[in-house]
Amino acid sequence: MKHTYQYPRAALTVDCVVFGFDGGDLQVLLIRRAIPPFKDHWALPGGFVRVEETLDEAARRELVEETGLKDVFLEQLYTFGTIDRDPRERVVSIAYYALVKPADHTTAASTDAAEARWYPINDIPALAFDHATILDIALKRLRGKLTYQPVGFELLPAKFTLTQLQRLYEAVLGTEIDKRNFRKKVLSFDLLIPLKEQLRDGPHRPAQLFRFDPVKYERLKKKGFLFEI
Amino acid sequence: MKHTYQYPRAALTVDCVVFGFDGGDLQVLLIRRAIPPFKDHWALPGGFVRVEETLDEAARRELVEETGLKDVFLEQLYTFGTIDRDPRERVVSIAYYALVKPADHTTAASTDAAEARWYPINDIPALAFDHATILDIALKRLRGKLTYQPVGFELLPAKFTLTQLQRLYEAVLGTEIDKRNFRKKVLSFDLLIPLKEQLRDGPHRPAQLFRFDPVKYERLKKKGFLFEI
DNA sequence: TTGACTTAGTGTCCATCATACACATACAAT
DNA sequence: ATTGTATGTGTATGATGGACACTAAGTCAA
Repeated sequence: MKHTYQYPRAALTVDCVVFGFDGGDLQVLLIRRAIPPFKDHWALPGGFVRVEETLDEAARRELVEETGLKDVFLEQLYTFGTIDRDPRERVVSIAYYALVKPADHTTAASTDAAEARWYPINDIPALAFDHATILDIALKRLRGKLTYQPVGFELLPAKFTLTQLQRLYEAVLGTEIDKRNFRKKVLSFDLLIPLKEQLRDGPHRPAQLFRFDPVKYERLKKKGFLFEI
Repeated sequence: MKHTYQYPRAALTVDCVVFGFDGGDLQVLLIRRAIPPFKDHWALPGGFVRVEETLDEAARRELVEETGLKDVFLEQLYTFGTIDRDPRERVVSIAYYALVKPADHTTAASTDAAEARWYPINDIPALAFDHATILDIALKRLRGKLTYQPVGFELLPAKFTLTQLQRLYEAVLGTEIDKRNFRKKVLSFDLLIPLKEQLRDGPHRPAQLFRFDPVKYERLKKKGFLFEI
């Protein structure tokens, strides 16, 4: 206890809303808290920011420590600073949201958290602190983001079919989309590269596999291009 | 010096990007720092967050103290937390942006800051800390916001002409807009109430005055309406 | 081998919206 | 009365968004 300041200071934490997609539902990664407060409750992965690391670094570190996830898409969401959001003392939390591909779902429950589990977005348990609010805002942000930036690919495997992409949009936005219009629109951006492979998966016609072209996307972005679905 | 913690803690500040509009240019309110570091440099208004106030409250308090501005449109922007953004020690800053009407421009330089001044967005002096970065991000956010939410009225007097509104959009977006198309679009939302007054202002035809209808806007917003210019 | 089943894949029409574009109007000043 | 200045208005065209139904390619079972 040797860090002393002239005025009282809030503690700083980061919390991460980690989204995943299993082909059907949009999912969120939660951890079960191993220590009080809210011991044994479900919560967003996160923890205290160290004084020698940036906020982004703290978010990535906590993700690794609590869920084993590395190298994911991560963006700052919003900072939550109401007075009583933590029963112990004043805690200000910078919230992030992450998008992870199915291949990264190798989330063996890690050291700091007792357990880590994916929950479908429509079946979330009671959450610790104000994490339900954070999740709510993150979902709204994801919906907005998805409609004007091509981030959906962060939630799909490297090779995917147009139907899988459509299912993802439907799951996130919570709407049904017309197949022909969706394909027309998506392909019109010229950001998907058709592969020589097909996905055969059941007693029906196999589906063309595509991959996202990040290089073309960067070029378009610089020219002030708008991806809008 | 009696506040002691087990681990070192970052100091927490808020910084505000205050936008105004004088009819011609988009302007930003800056203060000249009265104390080190960066003494006598221009900076965004802001200051330390107290442990008993929320982040929003801190931002509003600092605005009053340093610029005299009250009851303005204020939204959180982003949180900046790189290690060396403040030469003294680790400081994490939650940035806000504010939109103020000309009638509120009664910014007698206040207590904490030596001086407060409006600067046109295209003629900003060198700024303290990473405030140039913050301003940059705030401007991008304002541009985005303006095109899909009716926040422009926060920058205009209660009664305004369509030409004034168009000038505002042109100043913020940095583009020219066709007069007829702009008026058609804006009026189509049915959010402007024509007043019985006109603005006569020089040797030419006087202009119809309007006011914004916030009640109708709230109704439309609840029905999932999109304002897009 | 044939037929039944399942998902993949494709094109057109129509309504709506975005954009380009030019001239008459109302006032003040001389 | 004329000039100067900013206000205010409508149309035609091309592009885009949304509704909508059938064929294609494969598996499986009879």
